Amino acid sequence: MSGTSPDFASLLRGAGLRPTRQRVALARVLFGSGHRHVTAESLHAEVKATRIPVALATVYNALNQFRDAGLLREVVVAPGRSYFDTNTSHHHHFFIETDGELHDFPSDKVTIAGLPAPPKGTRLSRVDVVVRVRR
Amino acid sequence: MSGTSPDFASLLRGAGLRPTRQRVALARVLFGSGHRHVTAESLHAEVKATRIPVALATVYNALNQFRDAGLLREVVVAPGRSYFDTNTSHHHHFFIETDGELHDFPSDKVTIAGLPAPPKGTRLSRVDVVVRVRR
DNA sequence: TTCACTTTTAGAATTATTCTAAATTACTTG
DNA sequence: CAAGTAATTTAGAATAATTCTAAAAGTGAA
Repeated sequence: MSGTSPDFASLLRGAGLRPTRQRVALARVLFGSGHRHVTAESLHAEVKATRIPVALATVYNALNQFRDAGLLREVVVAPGRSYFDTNTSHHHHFFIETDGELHDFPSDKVTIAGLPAPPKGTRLSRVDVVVRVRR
Repeated sequence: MSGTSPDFASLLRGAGLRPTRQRVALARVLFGSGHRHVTAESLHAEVKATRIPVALATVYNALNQFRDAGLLREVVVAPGRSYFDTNTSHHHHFFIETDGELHDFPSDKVTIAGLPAPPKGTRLSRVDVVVRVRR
């Protein structure tokens, strides 16, 4: 097999970020397979498990940079903890309050009607829908 | 004028909470006029301004108790800060990202259709809609 | 290579929140 | 209304998530 592995360096360069060792390692974990939801801590643990040295501060830096570059979306569902979602397309979330799990669901079928206009002087950034459930 | 001032002690008792001096003071600020959005810090500052001594820890305790008793609703819109809303009826929020302001809007006109069923083993807790805007 | 600039790092600092143990206060009951 | 008991408040320490800092290491252009 040749050329089948995604080119994370280009992905990063395209986002205006130097493809350093740790950014590539983080990108590999984040974007190497299907969509993911991570916290800084969980991502840090995962990358360290691949034997590439990364400081937690670097994970925070990278998550913020990736988010700013549009590679990730930050989801705020619980006080005191940020989740980052590799799915940046339009979609919504299930949040299982009892165990802190977050799941995507497509926005295709969802229709929201009757939203008021943004207060004047502001422009719409996005609409978040979080369906909270408990076990 | 007689008997026009709301009876915060009864409100608290009805919620199963002893009407202590600081809880009554907090309730007065929270529920004394129209609906409010507060953070622990902002509420603490407001109540201290009424010359009733309250520790910040007490504000946190009370906010959590009021929330558990259904007197307040906790709204999570920004990482690392919790807002509490005195409006516990069904409604949604505008969040002005650029300055951290939160505003209610009624859910009357809003219709959400096509939401998926809760994952099995879970029951719906609530649906949050946050319309994020920026200046 | 070398140089200029970026990035990473460990650890300290910051911020929001919770915990602790002691002091105070609220609600009985006599 | 005096006491006793349990609930509450408090100051400050503790914790947790995140950001900052200054120094060391890495990156890419020439």
